[in-house]
Amino acid sequence: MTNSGGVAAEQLRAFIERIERLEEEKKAISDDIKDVYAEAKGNGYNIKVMKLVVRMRKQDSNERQEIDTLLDLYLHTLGMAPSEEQAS
Amino acid sequence: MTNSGGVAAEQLRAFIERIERLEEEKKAISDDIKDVYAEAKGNGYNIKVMKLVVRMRKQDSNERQEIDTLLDLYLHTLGMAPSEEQAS
Amino acid sequence: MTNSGGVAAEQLRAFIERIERLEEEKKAISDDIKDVYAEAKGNGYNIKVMKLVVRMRKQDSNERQEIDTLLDLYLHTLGMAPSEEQAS
Amino acid sequence: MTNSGGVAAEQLRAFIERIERLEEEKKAISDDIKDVYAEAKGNGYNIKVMKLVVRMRKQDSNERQEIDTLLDLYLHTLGMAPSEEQAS
DNA sequence: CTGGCTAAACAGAACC
DNA sequence: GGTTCTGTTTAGCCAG
Repeated sequence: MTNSGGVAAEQLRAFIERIERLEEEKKAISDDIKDVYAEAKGNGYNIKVMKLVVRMRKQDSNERQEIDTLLDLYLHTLGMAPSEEQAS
Repeated sequence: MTNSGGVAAEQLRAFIERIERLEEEKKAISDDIKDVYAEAKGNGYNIKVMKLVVRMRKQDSNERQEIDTLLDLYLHTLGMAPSEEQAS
Repeated sequence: MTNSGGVAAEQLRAFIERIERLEEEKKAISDDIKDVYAEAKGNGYNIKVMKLVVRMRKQDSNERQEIDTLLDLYLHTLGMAPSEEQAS
Repeated sequence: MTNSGGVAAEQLRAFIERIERLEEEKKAISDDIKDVYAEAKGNGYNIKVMKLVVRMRKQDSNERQEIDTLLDLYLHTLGMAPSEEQAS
């Protein structure tokens, strides 16, 4: 292995190990989150709906409105708008 | 809002906020990882291949062995066991 | 290889190959779906919203109502019900 | 609804229905696959391991080689090249 | 240098 | 309940 290669190997190895360390931390936090959901479930809450709530709170209201607008348009185009709902 | 509802609200809110706090931490770490990749890229490394290396090291580091035992049985049955490999 | 093993090998191989054939067909259809979305996109439609529409049409309305009921309850508990929305 | 809207409605509906048709076909094939696994299970095979075999055969069958070239460079740089493997 | 496209990571759903 | 698999999201790459 050449000198410059040796330096590169050391440097690259350092990058890889930093990344692996961070990924471990990240996984630990993911596990913590799972634990909180499990605890909530133990207190009678529905995990699926809690996740929905978290997502809604996270979602940027501007983007949300954008999507809703388009969705309304498409549903209306298809005759599926809520106001057009009817007994079949 | 009733008493019991008030208690539930407080508890549910606490769960939600704990989760949101953890997700922020998780995102911070994800950003750190991105930074490391970016720094490595600035030093001339290829991000895609670095990720491949990280993945391979993770795969190598665990399990794999326990499934191989069961798997060998099936591969052998199929005539695909390593010892039966041959030039076609 | 024993007789019974030989029979098993033939049989297992047949199962595996039937599955692989079916998975190829399945993949071909997935690709077709992607093509349709791409074509729609080329005509100015928003893929993400189209997928939403498809999902909504598929979704069983009973299940949907169930989720909505729980969701309303949770949002109300958190003071996030639509009717309680306000400028912060 | 305007003329252009009418045209759009017809077009959008056609796209949606093509997608829904394809998804039905896709689902039918998924069901067929499940049936094959069930039949195999009825003949004494282990579904989980069969799925593993299918996955491995898929992995083996393609690409892999083209990334190895680039990968070798990095592994070598890390002192992880196969020929350099050794007891730690 | 921005925007679209492709491919990997993550989250949600389904199955065992 | 745990694990695998699908589908969504996001990040990196490339063309304009």
